Amino acid sequence: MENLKVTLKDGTVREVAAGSTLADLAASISRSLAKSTLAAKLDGKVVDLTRPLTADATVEFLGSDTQEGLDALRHSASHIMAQAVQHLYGESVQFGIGPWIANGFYYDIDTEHTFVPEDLAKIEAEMEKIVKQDLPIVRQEMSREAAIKFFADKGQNYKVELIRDLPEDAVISLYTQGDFTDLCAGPHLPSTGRIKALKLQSLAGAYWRGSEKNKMLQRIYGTAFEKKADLDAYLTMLEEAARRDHRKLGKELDLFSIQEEGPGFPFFHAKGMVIRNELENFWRKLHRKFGYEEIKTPIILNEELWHKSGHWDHYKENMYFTQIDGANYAVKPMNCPGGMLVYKTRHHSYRELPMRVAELGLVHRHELSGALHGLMRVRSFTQDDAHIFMLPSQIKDEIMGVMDLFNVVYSTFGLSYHAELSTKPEKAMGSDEVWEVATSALKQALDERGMPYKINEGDGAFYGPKIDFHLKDSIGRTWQCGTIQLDMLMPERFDLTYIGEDGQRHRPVMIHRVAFGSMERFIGILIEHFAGAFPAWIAPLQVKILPITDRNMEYAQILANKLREADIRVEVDERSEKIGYKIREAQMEKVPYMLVLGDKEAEAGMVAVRVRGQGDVGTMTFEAFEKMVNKAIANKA
RNA sequence: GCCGCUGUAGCUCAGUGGUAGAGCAGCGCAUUCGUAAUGCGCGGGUCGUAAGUUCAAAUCUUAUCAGCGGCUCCA
Repeated sequence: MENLKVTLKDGTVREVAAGSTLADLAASISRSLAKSTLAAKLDGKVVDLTRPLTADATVEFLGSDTQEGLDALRHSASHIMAQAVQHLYGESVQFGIGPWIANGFYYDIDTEHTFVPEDLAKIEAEMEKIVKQDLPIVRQEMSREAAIKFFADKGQNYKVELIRDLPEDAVISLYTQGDFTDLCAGPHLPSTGRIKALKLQSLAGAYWRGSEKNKMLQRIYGTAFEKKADLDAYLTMLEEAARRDHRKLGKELDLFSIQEEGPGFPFFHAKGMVIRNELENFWRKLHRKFGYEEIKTPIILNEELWHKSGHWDHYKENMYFTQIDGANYAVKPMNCPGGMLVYKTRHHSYRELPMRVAELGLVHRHELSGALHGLMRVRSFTQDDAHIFMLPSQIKDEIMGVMDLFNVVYSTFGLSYHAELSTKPEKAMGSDEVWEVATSALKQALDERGMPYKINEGDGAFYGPKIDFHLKDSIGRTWQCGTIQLDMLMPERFDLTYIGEDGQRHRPVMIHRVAFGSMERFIGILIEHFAGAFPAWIAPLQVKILPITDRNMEYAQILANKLREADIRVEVDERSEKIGYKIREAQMEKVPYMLVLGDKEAEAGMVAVRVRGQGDVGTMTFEAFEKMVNKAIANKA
């Protein structure tokens, strides 16, 4: 038989008999490789290990240490779950889609039976049986007609719909394990026995094909790992992340609350306001540096304005309305129309452009009740908005300037982020040509700054395309914070003009942008990012003074006053508790610095310092301590 | 809004038909203490809300509100 040349990842070349599989190849290299390999990359494409080699090729084996390997494992786990569901809940069960996702998998299921949490354990037990049987997972290809007939005969109508919608040239593949066959592009593990650790996590509803016009199916979420230890580590990580949940910490640290009287309308408490005000100070300073001016526009404006802006036609369902003296008014869901009115209060020369006009604007939006989520998703929030009015020739530079400003904001907090570009939605104002110009300007700016981005087709705002900047919460969900939206329509609607060099009126281009996104959401992100242990500059309380006995109270108060004079946020714990107790409480409050003051310190005029995360750092002069705190605050460390 | 789950003291939770309980927090008293919890005592809840079933409802039924996990949507 003919031999093929296979180039491995490390560059070595091996000869194998044509027709032998990737699994054979792995086994021929080493037993441990065969054991740890889940899938393989054949000439750059991820495939099953059961795939036979038919030509010279490059091969990379994928274990559970690679994302692709884990994805294949979880994809197989989702099939095993579907098989288990079919065993337990009968042939009438219809399956939607069952893909792998970032940290696990899900399957959408349509059945008369309503799943309850107790069912998950039953399904898991059935899955374990299927794993134990170590059923081979076999791939086969079928013609479109045969595949449609196959699934139609089984009453799997969703699968039939999926096949009908596949592109003409698609290869239709099916995977079979024991008595279960599913439509699937793969790849999969060679057999069910390879999954040593799996867990079903939650139940949820999900619309078929993601459209609320369609039937809601039942979705079961789960995750799977090659080893039990990996699963346990992941579950432990999730538990630790849950401890950083901003809703939990917000309550514990007395930062904010959300009450039944105002669902989605957060209350900021005194300590939360300190953070918020520090963020605003930082924001104002930065925006002055980047050449912005600041305005404030009203929260309620006449309904006519919203007809003019297009919000009435495109955003009405999300708006709140009211009446004043018999006239109709709307509560603003966005700041832009107000900003337009300010621009129009006088003439502008081309020499003024670009005009960068910022506004911390409180907006209200009627979000669906089921979408509300702590501070991350609320119905009233303050956007750190700005509108930049400019000449068409300034678009790219301005966008890059905004990206630079965002980078300062996010890196100050050590936040990592990623960008997404959204293009023209179905419900949009303006012609395709206008959209094309605007979209390519955004692309150019991203490319020039070398920022990688993902494209979301049809996700733009109704008035223009946008770049969104996403930040992660404690369990890895991402939230859109910053956004840059190019708008070539609002200036038209409001007939904005500037006088050009030629003395004629011209139409400016505008961008809307937010850096924090909303103060609320950003604070939520920060709470989770720092797990409540805020850097000194935004910490609600910066120094807590703990006198050991009542004798030391006077010394404590003198130092507290000195710190207050120096604009440092300080409190004295005056209770007659033992020092260990006071330290424990201050520690749980996550105060960055503590001063333990007893007779020794009072006599020597020194302070004993505890630093959050380090514990007792010893005794120093008050001046040295003050310098240390001021330095940390100044460095935003 | 849709699907599933949950709702008992300020917080975390126990209590599944016989008119409510723990720990922590709070308050009072004592203690004046050296780096993550001093002791004793006291107060606090129409069991989310509203109807219904029952001799009797925190517990069963229905509706409704809110929260949680998703879907949709989005800063």
